[in-house]
Amino acid sequence: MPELPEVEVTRQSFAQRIVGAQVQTVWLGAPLRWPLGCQPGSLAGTVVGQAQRRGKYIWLPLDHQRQARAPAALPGHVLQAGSAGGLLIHLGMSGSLRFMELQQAAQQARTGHDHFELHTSRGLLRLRDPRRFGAVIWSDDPAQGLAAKLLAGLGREPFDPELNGAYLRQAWQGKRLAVKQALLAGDAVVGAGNIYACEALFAARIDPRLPAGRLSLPRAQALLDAVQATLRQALAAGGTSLRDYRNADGDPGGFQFLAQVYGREGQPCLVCQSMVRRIVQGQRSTFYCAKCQRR
DNA sequence: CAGTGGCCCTGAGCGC
DNA sequence: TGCGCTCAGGGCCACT
Repeated sequence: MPELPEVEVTRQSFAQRIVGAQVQTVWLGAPLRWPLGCQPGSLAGTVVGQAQRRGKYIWLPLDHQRQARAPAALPGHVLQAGSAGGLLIHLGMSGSLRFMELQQAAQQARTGHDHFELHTSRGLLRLRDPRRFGAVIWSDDPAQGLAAKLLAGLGREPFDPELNGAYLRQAWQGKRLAVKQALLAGDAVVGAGNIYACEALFAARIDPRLPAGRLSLPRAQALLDAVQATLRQALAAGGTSLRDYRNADGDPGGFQFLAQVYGREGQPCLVCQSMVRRIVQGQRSTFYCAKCQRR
C-alpha cells in the first residue's frame, strides 16, 4: 500500500489542521503490529506538534509542555533527531489516516476496520487498516527503543540532496541481490515500494533482475533520477489508490492511471509495444518490459 | 553475513 | 451461491 508518496500526501493533508490541537482521548480497537506502548490516558492533555515523515513512517510529536512546538524548519518536514515524545505511525499494506474536524467527526461513525483514534480539540485523527499490518507506537524519544530500532535500518531519503548515483553504487557494492529487491529493501534509499520500484526501473530502462552490485555508475545515477521523478509524479497525482488508500480527507490518488508497467501484465509496453511481463522476486510481483529494460 | 521464506491479517477475485 | 485457493501497496524476524 502506502509507499512514500501516499504517506507524504497523507501527512500534508492533515498536518496543518491538527498542529496545536490538544489531545482529549485516545481510543484503541483491535491490536496492530505492536502495542501502543503507553497508557492511552497518559496522552490526554498533550499538544500535537508538526507531523513529520521518515521513509514510510509518520512522526506525530505530542508535547507534554502544553504548548505547540514551533513548526520544524526541516526540509520536507523530514524527521530528524532531537524531537521529544510522539507517535510513530506506519500504514502497513492497507492503512489510511483520516482527519475530521469536530462536526464532521460526529457524523462519520467508526467501522470495524478502524483501530486507532486520536480525539483532539481540533478534530479526530483515525487510522483505518483492514489488514492491520500498520502500527501506532508511542515513543518518549524516537532516538531510543522500538521507534529507534525501526528507524535505524532506513536508508537515505530519496530527495536527500547528498544522495547521488555514487552513493547508491557504493551502498550496493558487491551485492548479488536483484536491483528491484535492493530498492524494496530500502537500506540504501527509502520510499519506493513495489509499484514505484517497478515504475522507476522501467523509466531507467534497467532489468529488475540485474544484481544490484553490477549497476554501473551512470545507470545508478539514472535509477536514482528515475526514482525521484517517479515519486515526484506520484506525489503530484496524490499517490496510488489500488484499493484502500485515501488521503486524510478521504480522497483517492490518481497515479494508478499513470503507471507504465505496474499491473499491466500481458498488455503492450507503452514505449515499444512488446508485452509487459510479470515475474516474482522475493514473493513480490515485478512488472517489466524485457525489450526496454536491459541488464 | 547475505539472502530466503514465513508470517502478521483481512478481503477480493476466480475457478470449480 | 458457496468453498477453497491465490494474491495484494510492507517489513520484521528466524533460519540457512
